[in-house]
Amino acid sequence: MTGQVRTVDGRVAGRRGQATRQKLLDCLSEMLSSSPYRDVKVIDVARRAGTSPATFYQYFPDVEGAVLEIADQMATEGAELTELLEGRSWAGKAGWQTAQELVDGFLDFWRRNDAILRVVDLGAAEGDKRFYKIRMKILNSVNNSLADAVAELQSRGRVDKDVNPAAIAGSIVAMLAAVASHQKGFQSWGVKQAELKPNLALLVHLGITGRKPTK
Amino acid sequence: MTGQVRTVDGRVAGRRGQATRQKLLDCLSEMLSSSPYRDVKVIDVARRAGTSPATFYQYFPDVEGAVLEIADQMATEGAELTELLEGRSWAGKAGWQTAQELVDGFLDFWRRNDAILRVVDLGAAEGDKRFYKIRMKILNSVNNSLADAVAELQSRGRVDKDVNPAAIAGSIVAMLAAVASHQKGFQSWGVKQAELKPNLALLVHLGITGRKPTK
DNA sequence: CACTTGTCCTGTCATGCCGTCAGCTTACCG
DNA sequence: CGGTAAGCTGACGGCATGACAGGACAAGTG
Repeated sequence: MTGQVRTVDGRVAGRRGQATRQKLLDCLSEMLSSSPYRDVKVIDVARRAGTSPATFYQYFPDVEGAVLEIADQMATEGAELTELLEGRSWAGKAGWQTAQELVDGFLDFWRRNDAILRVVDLGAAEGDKRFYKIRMKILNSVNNSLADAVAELQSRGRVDKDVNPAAIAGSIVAMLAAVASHQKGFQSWGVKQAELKPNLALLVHLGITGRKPTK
Repeated sequence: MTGQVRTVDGRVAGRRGQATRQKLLDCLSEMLSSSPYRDVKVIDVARRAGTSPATFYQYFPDVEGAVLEIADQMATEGAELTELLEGRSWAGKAGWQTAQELVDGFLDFWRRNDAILRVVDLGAAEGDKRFYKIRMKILNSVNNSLADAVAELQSRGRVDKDVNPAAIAGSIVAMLAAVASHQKGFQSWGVKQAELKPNLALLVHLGITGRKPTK
């Protein structure tokens, strides 16, 4: 699928080159975790990677280009989120477990990748199609599964006709993403991590099925 | 409340100075709407305002400082969000209307201020306490009202005991904010503005009361 | 009207990052 | 060992930053 890794000026990257490239990506990742996106400078990334700025520009057009690369790697790993919903049931006790595991997996994924996801979120909100596409790639699997679940319940008359499955699913996914990226924020509202999850799962269950879960 | 407006070097700003200052803020606001936060440069803001970079630095320590100023103004205006919930009922048809009007007002406020809210959201997610505080200022009123509503329903046995009002309210507010800032995103999921609102209102109503609305 | 005072703005400058290029070093291969 | 392509960097013009001193301006005073 992915063609050969190439430098900006068109050369094919060999073992050594790819290693350097990856090191730059790793260092950029670290920098994003420790300092504001706006303040991340090419020179700092290069220094941290023990190389020079010129080398950075050999592999990436700019900081944004490198961020897109990291984000794309993450989005590929994000396929794991699909498994949270594959073949799951939303009925009875199983439904409650599905909701819980979805929340758990989602929050965990977000926490592991929070730095880069922040930037992706910002880029998408600013209207950048490339970031937008990556955000889609991550959320689409979950979103589609949820929309399917709602549509299916709807066809069996368990959910009102005038509900729009895509709108419900999208809103729920947006909620999960937002809560995940402001997890720390809930502490100042006096809500602990452990308390947050079941309440979030409750909201998910309510949203999808329209009913309280049977626990 | 707000003390006298002062320049960075401590002088008190007069009429003319305040006008210039405000013009810089307005221009910065516009720039944030049209180009990525990361790419907003002092020199561009100054040029657009028909003044020089040096003038900018007379009133603000840096771009971030000016953004905080704008955000604070907005947060103050954001007090209007409180009215969306003041004295409203969550019972019966009135409850459905409350939910609808909350969604409507919230999405509208967010759309009017989306550029600056994106930056505030990013700053808060990055852990900057100043941005965090502003985000709180905006969301707190809505959040507290919602939490109160849940707590009240809970005390009357209409909502389960093990629900955490603050967690529910916080999650719903986060959802509203997230959906609002990615409103355009829903279009690529085939969801139109007009369809989005009632579905979002449904989720809000379900979350607060635990029941479907009576329409 | 000239003078004074305090506010307001800008020209200028040192500093530091950006992004590019030519050219040097390193690795691989016949 | 020599050729070739990959890999890296020093150095440079260009631009934004942020600080300062001094000029422009409005308003009040004698």
